[in-house]
Amino acid sequence: MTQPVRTAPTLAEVAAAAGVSRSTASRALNDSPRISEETKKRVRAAAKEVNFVPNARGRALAVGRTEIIAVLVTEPLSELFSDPTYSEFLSGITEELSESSYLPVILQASSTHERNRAREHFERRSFDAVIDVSPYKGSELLEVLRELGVPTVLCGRLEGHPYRDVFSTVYSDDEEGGRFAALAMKGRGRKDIVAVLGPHDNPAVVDRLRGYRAVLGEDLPDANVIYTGWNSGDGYQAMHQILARKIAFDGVLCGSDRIAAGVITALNEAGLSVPADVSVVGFDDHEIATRCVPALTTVRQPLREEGHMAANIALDMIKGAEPTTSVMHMQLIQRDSL
Amino acid sequence: MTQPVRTAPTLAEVAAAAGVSRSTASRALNDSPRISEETKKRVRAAAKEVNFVPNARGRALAVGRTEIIAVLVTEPLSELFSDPTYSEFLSGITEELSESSYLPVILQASSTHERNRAREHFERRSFDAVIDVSPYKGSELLEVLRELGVPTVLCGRLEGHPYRDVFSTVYSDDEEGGRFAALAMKGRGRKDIVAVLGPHDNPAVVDRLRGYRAVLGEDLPDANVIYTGWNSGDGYQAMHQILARKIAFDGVLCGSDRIAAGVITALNEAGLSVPADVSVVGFDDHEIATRCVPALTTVRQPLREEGHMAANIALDMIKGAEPTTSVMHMQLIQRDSL
DNA sequence: GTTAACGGTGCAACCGGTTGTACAATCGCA
DNA sequence: TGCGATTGTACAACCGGTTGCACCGTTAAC
Repeated sequence: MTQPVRTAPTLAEVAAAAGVSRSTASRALNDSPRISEETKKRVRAAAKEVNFVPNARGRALAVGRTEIIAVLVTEPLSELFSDPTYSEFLSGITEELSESSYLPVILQASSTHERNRAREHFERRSFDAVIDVSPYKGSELLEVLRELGVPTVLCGRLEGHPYRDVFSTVYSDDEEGGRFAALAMKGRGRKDIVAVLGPHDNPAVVDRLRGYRAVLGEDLPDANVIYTGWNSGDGYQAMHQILARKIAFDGVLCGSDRIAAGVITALNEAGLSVPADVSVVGFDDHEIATRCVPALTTVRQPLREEGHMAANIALDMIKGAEPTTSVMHMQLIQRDSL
Repeated sequence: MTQPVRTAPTLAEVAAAAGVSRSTASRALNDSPRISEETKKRVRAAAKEVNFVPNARGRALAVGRTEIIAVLVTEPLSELFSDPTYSEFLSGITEELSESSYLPVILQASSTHERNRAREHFERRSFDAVIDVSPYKGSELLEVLRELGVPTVLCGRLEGHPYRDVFSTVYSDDEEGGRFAALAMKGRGRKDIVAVLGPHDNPAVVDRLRGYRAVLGEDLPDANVIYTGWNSGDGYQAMHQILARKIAFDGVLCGSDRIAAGVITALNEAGLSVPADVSVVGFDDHEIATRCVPALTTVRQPLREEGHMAANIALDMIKGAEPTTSVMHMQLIQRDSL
């Protein structure tokens, strides 16, 4: 066990150890072409010797960047992450940023208190950019970010939002995803469809349903749409309720793969075979989709790629790029449940 | 709509506008007793005029603090927040910090990539303190934090961990909570108990089970312990499985209130009355507990207070306080399901 | 042999705040 | 009137890095 080091080594110490000036030490560590190979080697050795890591505070002041990007969450975290696919989105962000020296941190701002603190730190320029995971039109924070000119990426479609010229936007086309799933059902000849969706106030759920409806029309009656949570238990429970109603149906569109997993369990317990009696289509292409029996036909939402995209746009905007909007496309993954 | 401001006003501008020096302006804004009331008024007016907010980078360098506290999450966020009570813990942290000027940010470090980035920013001293929400013994990050001497608070009991003298610890006594729930069952005369718990690898689950066992012994046989998720759907599904087994039982200990809600639904559907036929005890004192019919008897885990405590300890440690360990106590909330 | 070109290094300024200390102005009191 | 005490302000150094520019010593070219 080494002794705890309380005072971090400074650049001056490295420079002294290497017998050069601070500026030379700095340039050597930043691999400037103006420094000779030999000197660089000496400085690097000295830096390693004393375990030198450039202090974020000094560096931030000098270069005008903190190298921290805030991932802003304006709804309760538990709500956001009850849909486990979100962590894939986050992974996408992290993956992309890990190539750079930027660090993403999650900033929860669901209460007024939290929003005020967040606002304050935005004004202080504690973060180089903001990725808003759940933007909604009325957020005062967006207004603040706009005024401050902080590079901002919105993840999610904002109906005709007034920030198009200041903020970037990334979203995947949920309506298209809904159409894909519904078209698959239709192509299979299914006529009496049931939908087991996530929470009814979730924008993605609304858009997907619109997609279903655009294709299926009367084949998906209002009474057959059930809103629930995102988990397999929720799907299981919902399907039990549907079976209790004794209605005729030959296809189930699910709001998530986990819901679909629960649905399949319930169907099997009721003696119904998938896909012989009933077709099931999931959403997300979650890991669980391949483990279902039968393997789940599902719609892949490119969450990870969305994260990559959001991170890249943020980096570009930090470098001064103009705001952009990009739409990610859904993809039907054909497996055996249809 | 005001024009976006791209260049933040600096202290020098405020000073110029108020006709004083930078130092006087700084002291006036920080309410130093050495500045006259009249001057303070003038400087504050000037600051408001140009919309001045002290730049975090400059300030951090001068005062040696970033005023950002990292909430470190070393497991996937979705896993952590599938238990929605965790957001209450986070709220506790935020609430407490909102009195100060500190901002909590969540740092996900579940992948190696993420851990490396986190490590780097710890070394750079990007954060004044770290609150580790899910510490586990082997984490290299803890070792790094120890070496760096970064004030760190661990949330959760770490079996005989070697960091007692460097890190603070806050945890609530899950075993005690288990005993409380089990004692209530016993006091009601229940003899054949079933437990529907959260994931089997969750330390809290393990501790609670130990508490159950300490009180109930043979009244809670191994075969009657079911591990599942935290949600009502999970509880519902688990109870279905138990009912299918046709075993005799008169009490159900649940790992969360949401599980309990699902359990009660399933019991009712099976024609069993709560609490006449079966007693049910939850865990968490989640909002849902009061909405159950009958209202749920449960064990309250002081998560919000735990958050307060963790935040306070972090602030104290930043000021130089020694590490401490504090154990929060569970509380049985008597309602009607027992 | 003088000078231009050039590679390598250091000085000093700068980023935007905070803070120790010196100094000027005002006041009270002898 | 003269002195010290008190108050309010400004100068300058500092936090820990980065970077423009001047300077030095070589070497090559004339």
